[in-house]
Amino acid sequence: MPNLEKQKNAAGKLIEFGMIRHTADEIAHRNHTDKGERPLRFQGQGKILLALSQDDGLSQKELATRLNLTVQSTAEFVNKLVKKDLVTKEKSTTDRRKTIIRLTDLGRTAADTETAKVPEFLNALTDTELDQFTSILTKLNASLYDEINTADDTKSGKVQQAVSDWLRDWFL
Amino acid sequence: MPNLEKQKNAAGKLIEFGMIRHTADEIAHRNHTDKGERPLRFQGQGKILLALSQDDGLSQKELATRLNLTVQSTAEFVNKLVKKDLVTKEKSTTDRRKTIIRLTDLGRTAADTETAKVPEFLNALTDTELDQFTSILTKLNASLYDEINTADDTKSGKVQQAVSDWLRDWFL
DNA sequence: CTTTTTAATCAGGTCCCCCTGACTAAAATT
DNA sequence: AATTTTAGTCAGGGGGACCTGATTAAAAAG
Repeated sequence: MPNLEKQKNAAGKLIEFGMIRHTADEIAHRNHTDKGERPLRFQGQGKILLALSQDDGLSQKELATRLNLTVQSTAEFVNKLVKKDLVTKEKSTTDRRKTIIRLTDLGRTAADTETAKVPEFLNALTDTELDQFTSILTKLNASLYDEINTADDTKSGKVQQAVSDWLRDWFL
Repeated sequence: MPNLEKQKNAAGKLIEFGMIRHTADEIAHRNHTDKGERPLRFQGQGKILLALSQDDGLSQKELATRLNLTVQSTAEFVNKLVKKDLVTKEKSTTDRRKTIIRLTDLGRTAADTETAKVPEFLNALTDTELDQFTSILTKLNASLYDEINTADDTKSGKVQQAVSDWLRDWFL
């Protein structure tokens, strides 16, 4: 039975965090609008980049299933990424229906920047706090996985599976 | 000099957190697509709702300045919110150029749901962890405010001010 | 009492996420 | 060989976040 007041405080801070982060991002990429260089979130094109950075050389269909998108949407995002030179498309030699999507060096860099890059604001924390933060987030993530699994009783069993498969061992 | 490894772990968890949360949200509102009921983030229409929930009865112009949007964008979002019965528009009696925007009961509920509502996943944490989490987030937020302030050297001095004013005492 | 400033509006545009429907080419099945 | 399934493509659409430009109505200023 956690203290409700404490929960509210944490929730408030979390929301604030989300808002400021969003604003900070906004300003950051407004400053150097050097062409392209978008934030690349967990949607659309960003999703695909992330999936590929974990598992390069997937076919469009595989990407679509994994990311729970229609093949058409997937194609759209992939094409946009191709235009930005972040991924390449090539016909599979074993099955010429398939199109294999691969990250370019640029794409890998972009994906890595999104993931591996340590946000500067983490510098504000001490080692102890980092540990605490990590363990707390681990718990929260587990809880969210649960939430997804239970809320997902109806049809979208694939979603849960895809997400889990995709993320479970992301950071080891 | 914090440990880089620890930072990386934390960063990873944070990213994962973002991703799962996003997916959880997605599933949550896919389930009850009872019409409307969108996530309402810190952008566009959501931004306005949040601003109003903190300071109801602002004029469109005030909203625009506060949120760093053009008046046209603001008008667009407000109109969309009106259609969803989340806010009302009424001409100011003292200055008939102004349009005062007010939250409806529904709008207030929606805004509250976005903010005050304690995310269920926080139940996973103990009191101690909640305290730790809150204090860590406080630090991170402060750091982000800094980042905004410094990165914001050029023109957009208003942005920083708006954000700060808007959020500083959000949760007391 | 004009002129200027201010709050809004309409019109039109760009880019993003994501979906349905219709259709081809290549593989698998019968 | 003929049919069906599978991977993609094109066309078109809906909604969202923003923005610039042009215009109107009302208040403030000269």
